Formats: sequence, C-alpha cells, structure tokens
Amino acid sequence: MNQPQHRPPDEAVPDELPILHVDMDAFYVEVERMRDPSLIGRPVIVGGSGRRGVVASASYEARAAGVHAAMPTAQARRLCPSAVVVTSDFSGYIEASSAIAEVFESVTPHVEPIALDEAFLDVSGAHRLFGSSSEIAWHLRDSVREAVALDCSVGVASNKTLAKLASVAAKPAVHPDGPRPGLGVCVVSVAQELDFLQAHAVEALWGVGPVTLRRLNEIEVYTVGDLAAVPLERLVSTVGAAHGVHLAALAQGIDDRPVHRGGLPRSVSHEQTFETDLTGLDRIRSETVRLADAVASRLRANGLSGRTVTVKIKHPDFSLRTRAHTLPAPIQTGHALAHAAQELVGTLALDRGIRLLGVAVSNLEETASPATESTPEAPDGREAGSPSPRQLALDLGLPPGTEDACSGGAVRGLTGDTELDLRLAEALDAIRDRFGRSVITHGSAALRDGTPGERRWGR
DNA sequence: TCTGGGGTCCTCTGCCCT
DNA sequence: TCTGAGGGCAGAGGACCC
Repeated sequence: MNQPQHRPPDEAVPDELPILHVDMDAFYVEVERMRDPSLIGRPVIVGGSGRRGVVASASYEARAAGVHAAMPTAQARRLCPSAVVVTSDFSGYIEASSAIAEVFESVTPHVEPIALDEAFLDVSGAHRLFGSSSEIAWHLRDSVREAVALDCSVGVASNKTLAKLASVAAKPAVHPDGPRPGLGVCVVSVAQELDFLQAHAVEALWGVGPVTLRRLNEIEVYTVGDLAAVPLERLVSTVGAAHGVHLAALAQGIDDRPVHRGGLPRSVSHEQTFETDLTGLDRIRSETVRLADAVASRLRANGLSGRTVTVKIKHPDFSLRTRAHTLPAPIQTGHALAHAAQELVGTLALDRGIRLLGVAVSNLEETASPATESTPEAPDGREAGSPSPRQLALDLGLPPGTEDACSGGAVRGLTGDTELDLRLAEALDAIRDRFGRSVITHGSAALRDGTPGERRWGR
C-alpha cells in the first residue's frame, strides 16, 4: 500500500510507553506487486494455487470481497473471480523481511521477530536518539518505506498485547470501493488502556482461537470487558488453569512479557499436503526421505542439529497422528534423519492413505558445520555458547550410500549421524551450492517438481 | 466444496525410577 | 519382595499464531 502519509500533529506521548508492534500491510501481496507492477490496483491472492491450496495473504481489494487468510483458494476464487492468484515464493519475502529487520535493528537491539512481516520492539532505551515513542514509530514507518518501498502499521503501548491491538487499529480499512488509508501509527496511552482494550471482541486477544472462543461464548463472554468481569475460578474451570490465569491478566491490561531477541529455533520442519492422497509404502517412504533431506539441509545451513525426530501424518479424514523419538545423539544429515523418520512412519497406520506428511526435528543445538568442524586448528577451550562438539554414532549396518534408506533393508539402530553420513552430507551441500539443489538427491526421492523446502525457502 | 506450512506452547498420559 | 506415592521425562495431541 503506497498511500500518502499524513503525519498527525505531535502528540504528548509519555516516554513510558516502551513497546512498539510493527506489522507490514498485506506483506506478501505487496512484495508480489513489487515483482510484478501489473498487480497494483487489482485484487490479488497469494497462496497455494493447487486444488488443496489456501490463501496466505490477500490484497485489500480481495478482502473487500470476503477473501481472508487460511481460506481455501478455490473458495477465494469463487468469492473474487477477478482476483489474480499468485503462488507464494518465500525467497522474496525473506529478502524483504531481512531489509526490514535491519531498519528495526538501527533503532533498537531489542527486536523480537514474530513472523516475516511483524515484530515487537522495546524502544525504552532509544528515546535520547530518536525522541518519543510516537516519533520513533513514525521514523520506523518512514525508514521501512525508504528501505523496501512497503508500508507498515505501528502500535505503541505499554505492553505487547496493547501494542498488538494498537497496530491492528492503525491498519488500512477494507471497503468495497477500495482500501481506506489507516492511521499508520496508533498510540494507546496508559489512561486510555482499559477503555481501548475492553471494547475489543474477546477473540482479538492473542491465545483466543476458535476453541477458546466457543468455550468463552458458552459462559457469555463476548468482549474483553466481559472477560474482565468473569470470576477467575469460572474462567479457570472453562479454559484451564494456565490459560485462564493468563487471559484474566490480559483482560485487565496486565502483560509483563518482555521483548526478547529470538534465540535458537525450537524446531525445524517440513510438511506437505499432497494434491492426491499418498498411497503405497514405497511412495510414502520416498516422500519421507525427500522431506527428511529438506529438513536436514536447513539444519546444516543454519549450523543446527537435533535429537528429537517427529513425523506427522494427516489422513484423508483430517485426523492427525504424530510419532516422535529422541535419539541419543543429535543429527543433521538427511541419511540419519530419513532413517529415523521412516522407522516412525512404519509405526503408523498407512493403509488409509496420507493427505499430509511432515518431518520435524526438535531439541536443537548449535553444531559446527562440517567444513568448520574439520578445521584441525580448532582451539581446545571453547567459549560459552559456541557450538557443541559432535557426537557421532556407531554405524551398525551397511555404510551410508551402499543401501537405499527408503528400502528399509538395512536396520541400523536409531542412533545418530555416522562419520560417513556427515561426509556424504558435506559433499551433497557442496554440489548443491554449486549446481543447484535439484541436481542431486537420494535415488528414492528423485525430485519431480522441487522440494517443499525449495518452493518455500528458495533454492 | 473445502480446509497450507512452519512454528510455539501447553496439557495429559504413561513409563521409569526412587 | 511387593506395593504405592510422587517426581521427572518423553511422547502424543490440541490449540494457537502468522
């Protein structure tokens, strides 16, 4: 959205409002419009274009027709037949997101990314350089626009919940005649907090999804104000202890969660919904290898390894099953991960067909890349926070590469990466870096149209 | 006429150990 | 040797977020 910005007169904003929530406006759509300017002014839907795709983001023109995120693309097409459907290409979004993150970091080191298109900032230490919180918010809007030619909305408040709601209030409005410019920046002073907060529908609170909303509606809670009036015991008996106590505090405007910089990710995963349900053991196994390989590539690219392997399958009736196993040592190679994932898949009922298959690794830790790890001059004394030494597994079966992991023929215990696994992964990475990801893969998982990882994260 | 993908966090349950 | 209580942990699943 490239609307002219009308800077409001300076407001008396006390500097004790430390939290900013910055949210890009229709981020994926606007990135696609930068790539293809012919999309400007037209209704645009970004998301999966296949038979089972859903909407990831919709332009304000498409939203005016009732299209919203998570809606099946087929349904969105019916609601807005004139919309242009663009398949998500995350490499461009990641690039823009990195440029935006640099703008945030230029103002404060206290940045907590929430997604590619939004973040919380704690600006309590930035006032001497950049002025009041309101001035910082406008400065960020201008700087983001200058850096990536995209608009964002900024909420300013005393805590995360209020800042998040404020950024929503600052957003452009959906209107049948076209998008109406929003405030751009919305400041919620301490004096306004409760009135602003308690007028919201209860589902506006973070943590209130469809299930919690239904439960709250059953006890006649529809607004945050209603929530604030419910006795804590009733709330706890309705939504559970932890959730109830948390929601009760939020309803009173109490939210002392700090802004913290992202640390190590908790998990890395790939999953795919298939155009037609997956059947046949060979096919299921080969897709497991492909997903495991994609996850392992990302682990290595980020210098990570993990101990807990989880597989997830969704049946045609949408019932979901997961199986997890924690290995004695962390792994980061496709071979070891595929082996563990296949063992887990083998414990699940596969005869009903598979709509979605996923492979995830959690219990992550930093690990030196194979290239750096092989450096013989590595110092003995490691600094705190430096990558862990790699514990290798004993290879109890055939050497990697001499067996097809998807054949299930060689049974190695679920142990970890072997030295050979690592050397093979290192060679694969080098070849893929040079010639592209699709030039080499497991024989059992020959790529047909790119891995989900490529489609999502780029080659 | 269908319902994605990549995450995080929480609860419940079962198992193991003391 | 058996049994029960309780803590810790892993696994499974649900709910939620963007």
